[in-house]
Amino acid sequence: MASSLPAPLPHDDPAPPRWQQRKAAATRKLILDAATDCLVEGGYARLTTVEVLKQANVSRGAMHHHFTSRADLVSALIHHVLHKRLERFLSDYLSALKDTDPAHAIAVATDVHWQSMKTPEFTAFLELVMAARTDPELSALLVPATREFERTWISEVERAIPHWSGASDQMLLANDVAAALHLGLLINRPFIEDPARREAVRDTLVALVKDLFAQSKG
Amino acid sequence: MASSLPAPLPHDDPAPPRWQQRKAAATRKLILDAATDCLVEGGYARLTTVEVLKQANVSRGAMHHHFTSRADLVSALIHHVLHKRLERFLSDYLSALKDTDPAHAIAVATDVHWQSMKTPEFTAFLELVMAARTDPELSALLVPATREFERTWISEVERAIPHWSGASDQMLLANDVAAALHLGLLINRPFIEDPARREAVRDTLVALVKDLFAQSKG
DNA sequence: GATAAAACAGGCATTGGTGCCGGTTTTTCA
DNA sequence: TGAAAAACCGGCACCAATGCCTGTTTTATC
Repeated sequence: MASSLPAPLPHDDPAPPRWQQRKAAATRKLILDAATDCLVEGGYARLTTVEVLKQANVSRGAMHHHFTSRADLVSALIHHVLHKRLERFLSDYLSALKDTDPAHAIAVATDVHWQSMKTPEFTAFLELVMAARTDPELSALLVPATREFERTWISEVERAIPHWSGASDQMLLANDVAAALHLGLLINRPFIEDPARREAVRDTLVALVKDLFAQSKG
Repeated sequence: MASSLPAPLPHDDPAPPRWQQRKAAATRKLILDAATDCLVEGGYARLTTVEVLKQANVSRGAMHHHFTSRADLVSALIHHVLHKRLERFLSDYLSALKDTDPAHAIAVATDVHWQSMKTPEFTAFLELVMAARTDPELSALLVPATREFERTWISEVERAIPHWSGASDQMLLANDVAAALHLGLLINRPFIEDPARREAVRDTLVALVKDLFAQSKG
């Protein structure tokens, strides 16, 4: 059967220097994306090696070749998920801010932040976070990686919104409040039947962040 | 070996009408408390029948007698955890409000709310909530039970703080915001190294709730 | 074109969780 | 007092997940 990925082409391609490495990287990414899907669909409990290799359509041997143990897979998955999360958020964030009236910038940015918590990456990340509470080894990997992610996050947001310059305390506070409130709202969602109640919470947050911004300028 | 719980005493106790029922209820509670501990210490993944019966020091047969299947145990555990959560919160809430200057009532109430999220009951509840996301059968039990819990919660808080009377929308919003923000803060805790940052978030919430309260009166 | 190494294929033993069963002790009630 | 029922005991069979292992194919290197 023909591989759907890079074809060998031994006679036509003059200089594909490292074909094995590219193939291996592709398989690796395939497995990690499949693992992310497993996390989203079945939670950390159903993140099993068998389930992942079924989802990725690879053999047991391929799995074992790239990730010797389950812990190995999870370790790589942490960085994979955080990388995708940062990449997608910054992309959405910057493109949303690009063509937006500065007067509505805060409302738009807050909404993008909320939307970013409904992505597969974040769902997978949250599963890892919850599992890490009772798994010291996972925690030892996840906590430093996430802190590094947060630092990059903050510095990128600072670059994106120069208006906050000189008031990084206020901006950090606004970020922390938004992150906590959105996360809690996401989890409590099934228990708040009325959508108006959820919107009221988000509106309150926008007003609060606007207030913090005004304080930082006055 | 002597039972550490209710002793038979066939000749001395004139009227213990249903001794079996009391014994059964005690064993049941013992198992459910042990299950709560398992959730706290090992998360939903390690909530296994074997682990629970070890923790409770009961036999396999006793376990099977009271809870035929694991699903049976989880179903009872939901109500057990919600009951304990409501009981403890109301107790702490009312006793804290009793001897408090009304001017600081909101700050105190908010703090009690935050403290209530660090209890074993809430930790266990959160594990159930996260597991329910990818477990439809668990979700079908947990969601209605939690909504009922929320209704009781709200009505009890309304009774406890008559000042909000006539502004139940504002009170509900304040409650929703506090619940979401505290929950998110609890989960994000390991990633916020500086305690001052966490306190700043909580101070912001207190100021916000005070503001909502002022709005409801002006 | 021969050799080494990377990438992959598939199976097997162990472990741990679940469900269920036949037997035993204790309590209740006629 | 004696029989029925409730409460409890401990083990076994099944299944799913993990880790490891021995082959096989494909690519790189000399």
